[in-house]
Amino acid sequence: MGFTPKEKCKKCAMFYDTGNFCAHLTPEELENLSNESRTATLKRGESFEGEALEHWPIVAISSGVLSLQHLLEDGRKSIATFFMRGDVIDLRRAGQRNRGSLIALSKAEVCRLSVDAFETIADTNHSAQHVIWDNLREQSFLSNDHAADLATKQALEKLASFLFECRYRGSTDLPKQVISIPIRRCDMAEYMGMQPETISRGFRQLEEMGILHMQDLKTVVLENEPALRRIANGARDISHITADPKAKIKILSFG
Amino acid sequence: MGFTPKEKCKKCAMFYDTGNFCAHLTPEELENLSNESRTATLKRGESFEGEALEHWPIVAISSGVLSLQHLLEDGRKSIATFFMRGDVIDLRRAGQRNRGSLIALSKAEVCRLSVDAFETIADTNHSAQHVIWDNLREQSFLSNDHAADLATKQALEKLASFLFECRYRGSTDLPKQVISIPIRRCDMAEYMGMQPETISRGFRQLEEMGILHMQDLKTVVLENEPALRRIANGARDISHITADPKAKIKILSFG
DNA sequence: CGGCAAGTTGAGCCAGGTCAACTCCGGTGG
DNA sequence: CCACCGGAGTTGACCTGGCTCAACTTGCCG
Repeated sequence: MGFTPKEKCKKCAMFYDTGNFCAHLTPEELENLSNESRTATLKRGESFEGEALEHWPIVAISSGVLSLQHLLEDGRKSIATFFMRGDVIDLRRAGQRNRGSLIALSKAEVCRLSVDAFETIADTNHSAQHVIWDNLREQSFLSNDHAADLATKQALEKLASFLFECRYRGSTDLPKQVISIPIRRCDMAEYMGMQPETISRGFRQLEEMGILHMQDLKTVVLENEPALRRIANGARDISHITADPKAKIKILSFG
Repeated sequence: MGFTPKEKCKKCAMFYDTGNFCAHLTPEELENLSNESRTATLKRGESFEGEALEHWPIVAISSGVLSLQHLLEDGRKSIATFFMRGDVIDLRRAGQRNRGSLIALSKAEVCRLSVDAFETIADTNHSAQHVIWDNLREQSFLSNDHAADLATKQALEKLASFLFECRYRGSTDLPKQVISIPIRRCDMAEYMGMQPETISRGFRQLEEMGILHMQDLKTVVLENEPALRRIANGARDISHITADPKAKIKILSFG
């Protein structure tokens, strides 16, 4: 924290990614916000909870993945939603009704924003206000989509939807048929209300269908995107996709 | 629509309920917003979709229940979230990625707000801005809670959570142990990702356990709220609540 | 390169989905 | 006022997708 605001902020995606909140601030606003705020680096598993969260309820993500987790009495856990670079998490008033805790799913760099400075900006800087507003609305849409997925879809369909969500939210500098999965299998399971075993079986099935290929645990290469889309959309008659004979020869794909 | 703005608005919960958006406007703001906006009365099943929604993406609810529904290719339907009196639904940019359609679940009175007038107010009236901001954040929390419920909970637990959600969101002028269910069984099913049959069985089970009593299809009388709470929170060892005494010996599980 | 957590695979089982028959209730018309 | 109708809700019997448990393999980090 020995940096001047400028240094500390210039390294942060919230500032240098056009379209993110801090990029829309005037130098004075940025300086003020920066002085009043606290950066932090989280390791997987570290969390903001309780009092710390009440005092710093607004968190901007520069890199990594954070999750909002709910815990049941008997230990069942679920990831209600996750946040990535550029998201501004605003949990003001969330404490009142046990809205879960904020837990890092990977190494993450965040900035805990000063509520006062943030409010001042929201009241005066219309362009920044719109960025934050759009982000919050987008989060809300994503949560709704996710709820709808959880409510109706079967395992394979949820998996397919999740892959599209990863592509939609992930960085755009990947080839179009490559999807990077930012979280672990067990986190995917908790996010989608499934077991890790089911996730694993699902990926295998999609590979056997020739729809995709796992380069490694975090990297999916799409081989038949329309088919995956149809599965995600809940088309039930996907039997004709199965057992594509040439799917067996796909060991080539490493070449 | 032959009313002056004042008449039209004075009847509306968005205006006369303290804490709602329109109650925070200056007379001029209200007049301008009112003139540019359109009230409507919806019957169950009626919807805002497509172009109508793109042109009027902001809807304030005066009474009744609206839902955001998603449809899968094979006809499966789900209710991602629902909105009630006082909610301001802001679906700007939702059209881009098929975020579902807005469908009334009951007779509903709404006001489609002018985007321009709304924006102007959001930019200048801080108090109104905070109301709307809080409402959106609350919607987001509710969606997250709901997603977490769908992900981990079993049928009975989801049902219990839903009842608490109804009480939390419903009007406060009911006796504390009475919960009014604002939607139908089949809508509950679509909201919670279950079948109507399962909902029905769940209610029966809760009645048999002596936890609640259905006065009629829309009215629940709580008889053992702590037990319902425990179920909603996912306590698995609820067998001791059951009527039949032989269930008591389950304490074994603690070793 | 050893140790451990993460992920995968297989076998069996159960909560809740599915299907079909039935009841209940509100509205409508004679 | 009642008989009728259709949709909503309920009940029962059966079936299956995905959970569970346990054994195994893989991959990561020091």
